[in-house]
Amino acid sequence: MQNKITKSRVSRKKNEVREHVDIRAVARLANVSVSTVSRTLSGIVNVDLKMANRVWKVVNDSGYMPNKQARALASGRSKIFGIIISNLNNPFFPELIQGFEDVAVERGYEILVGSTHYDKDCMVQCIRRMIERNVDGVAIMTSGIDDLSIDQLKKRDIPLVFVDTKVNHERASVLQCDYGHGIRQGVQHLAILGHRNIAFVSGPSELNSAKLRLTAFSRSLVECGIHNKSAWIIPGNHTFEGGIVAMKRLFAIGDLPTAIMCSNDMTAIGVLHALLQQGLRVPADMSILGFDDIDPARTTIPPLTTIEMPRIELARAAIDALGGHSHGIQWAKDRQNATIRTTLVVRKSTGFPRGAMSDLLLG
Amino acid sequence: MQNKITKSRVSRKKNEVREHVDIRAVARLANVSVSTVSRTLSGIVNVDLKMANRVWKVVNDSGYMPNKQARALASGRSKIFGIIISNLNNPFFPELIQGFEDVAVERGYEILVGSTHYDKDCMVQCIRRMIERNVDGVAIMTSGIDDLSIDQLKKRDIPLVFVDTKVNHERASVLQCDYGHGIRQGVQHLAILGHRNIAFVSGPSELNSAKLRLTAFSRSLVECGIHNKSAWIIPGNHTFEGGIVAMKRLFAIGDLPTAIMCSNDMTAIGVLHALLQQGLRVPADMSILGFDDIDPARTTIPPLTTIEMPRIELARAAIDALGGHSHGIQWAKDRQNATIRTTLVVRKSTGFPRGAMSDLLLG
DNA sequence: CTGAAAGCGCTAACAA
DNA sequence: TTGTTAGCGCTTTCAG
Repeated sequence: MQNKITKSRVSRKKNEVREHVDIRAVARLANVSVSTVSRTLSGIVNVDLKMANRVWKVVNDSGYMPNKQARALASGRSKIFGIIISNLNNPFFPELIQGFEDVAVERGYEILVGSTHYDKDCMVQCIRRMIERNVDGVAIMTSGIDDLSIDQLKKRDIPLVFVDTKVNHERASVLQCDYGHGIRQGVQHLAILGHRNIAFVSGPSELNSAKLRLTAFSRSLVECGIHNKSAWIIPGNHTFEGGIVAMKRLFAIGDLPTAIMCSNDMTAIGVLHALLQQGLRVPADMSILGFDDIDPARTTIPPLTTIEMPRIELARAAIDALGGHSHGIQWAKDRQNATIRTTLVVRKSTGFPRGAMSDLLLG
Repeated sequence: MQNKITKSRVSRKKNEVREHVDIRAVARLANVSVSTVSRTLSGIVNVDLKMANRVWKVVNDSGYMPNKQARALASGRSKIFGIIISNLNNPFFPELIQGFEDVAVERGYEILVGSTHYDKDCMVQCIRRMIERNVDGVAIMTSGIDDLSIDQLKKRDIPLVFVDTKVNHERASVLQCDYGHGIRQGVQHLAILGHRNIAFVSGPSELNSAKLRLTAFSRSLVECGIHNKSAWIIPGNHTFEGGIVAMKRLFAIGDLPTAIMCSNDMTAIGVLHALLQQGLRVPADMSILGFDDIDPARTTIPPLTTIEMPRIELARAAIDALGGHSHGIQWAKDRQNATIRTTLVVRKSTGFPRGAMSDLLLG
């Protein structure tokens, strides 16, 4: 028995003739114990300066890089945050993911992105992948997540953060977006230009953020003393095509507003196309306002006036919420609920109502 | 001594009152050994059907999910592919990453994305992160990667795949893009419409893919018997702003072509803006051709005629190349070099040369 | 403050 | 085929 073990050890050793430096090698070279190396690298515990320096020297000279898999296994913390989105082809997400990654890396974390592709099975698989990789938290940035999957996460005490969720899951943070502020700025901007006839192309009715945007719009209209004509609330679906369809509907009504606010930028871009197709100029004949400030909004013709959804902040808040939890203890107290404020970005798609200039000239 | 060990074991056990199912628990419940469970799950080795069924039942009932960290550590394969890009704000990348993720997941891999942000330090950190997480391969989708970092990867026998690299690193695959095909189609498209005066706004001269595009353009011009006027080769930098600047230069020359081909879509969109600013209509007064077919190209006004760079295929080819290598042995033979073909996508930004219609009417 | 050693959950020899 | 067991490379008690 003894012999066998020895033999096996030896054969392992033989394979390791390759100069793969592990923590043990570093310890040996620095003439300290592995735990001292570990402590030195973690930097949390005090280590005698002499030894620490020896360790650092060896680390630098040998090009040692710790194996995070092993670290994760031993410590129970993977240093990975998961983030669930619908998919990257939706232009809202790339910037969000980029922000999430940047902040995560800044704090020594890796990210694992899961795309649901608006598909239930995909969702379930995403969550499973996250659990299998032992993520230290997951940010859920898309709606319609299966409750059973969420339970899987909760059962394992994995910190969670949602955005704009109404159901305030216990044991989970939720980030609230203040759509009101940006939308109010938008409506006021239009009101100041002289608009009194403003339509709104909404988003999917099952999407909470879309509902909130619509509500904020209606409220802002009231605040500005503008008549809220229900026929001018056109249903949309947050896509380019949806914007075009919405405009068709509006044209069908016959009674055109002087400005159109959209629940998101893609819709606004669709509206822009439909308008130009009909020979209407933006903003001369019609003002358009978007929402989100996705990248393409900057380069449409004319560049889109829109309400910025600060995705970098969102990302940062999400990671704060995730990292703020201390190992599943004291959840209720740790819960971090931040509010993200939206703001107006004025570009070129908004102007005076049609006829206003001639009014001025005549007046 | 014996006592101590025992005590420590016991205390561990006590903590484990929590119902965390691991492979051992599954084995116990299914009345088999851990290796049988492992084998059953891996599905590679033959396992007695009776036992396998018992295992699967327990796995399903208990909701057991294997810990991939542990699996990675024990097997030496992390099942993670790294992908290095400049950053997600560059609209070329989201679709690439999405494709990469989809294909990776399909094959049981996770992806680790590293954004260089065009910054050397960032690059180095990216590579380090990949190594520390023990990736099974990395796709390098951005140029200007530090050679020393690459050496770090090569030293560890990590499969590599590059795109459009000239230096054919030994031990690494390289994916070649056939820009010629798409660009030839583009030039022919213009030639057929009647264009004989075509300008080209190039990309950064240090970018290999940009150089290849320019070369392909010049060659296509010759093939079509069109005069290659060097003044009409305008330097650009693959950005929106670059496109605007390029147009300024072209206007300064005074002698305008009837069509402009751009090294990428962002440039084309910039050109579009500059043109409209000058009161020129597209395509009535000037035809524009882009390259890449990024998402916004579909929704510009007018929608951009462009040459599609098939990013999904690129992603798939990259993963094939990475997964094709078998553990760093026989590299040279395993090297997989694929060629990705680009193709023309005709939309609305190209038309007859200005005056052509009146020629027809007069003729 | 340091070192020894017991695992983290899994895979893969190896033995049976 | 199946079971036993020694690690994978690291963290973390626990003794000193």
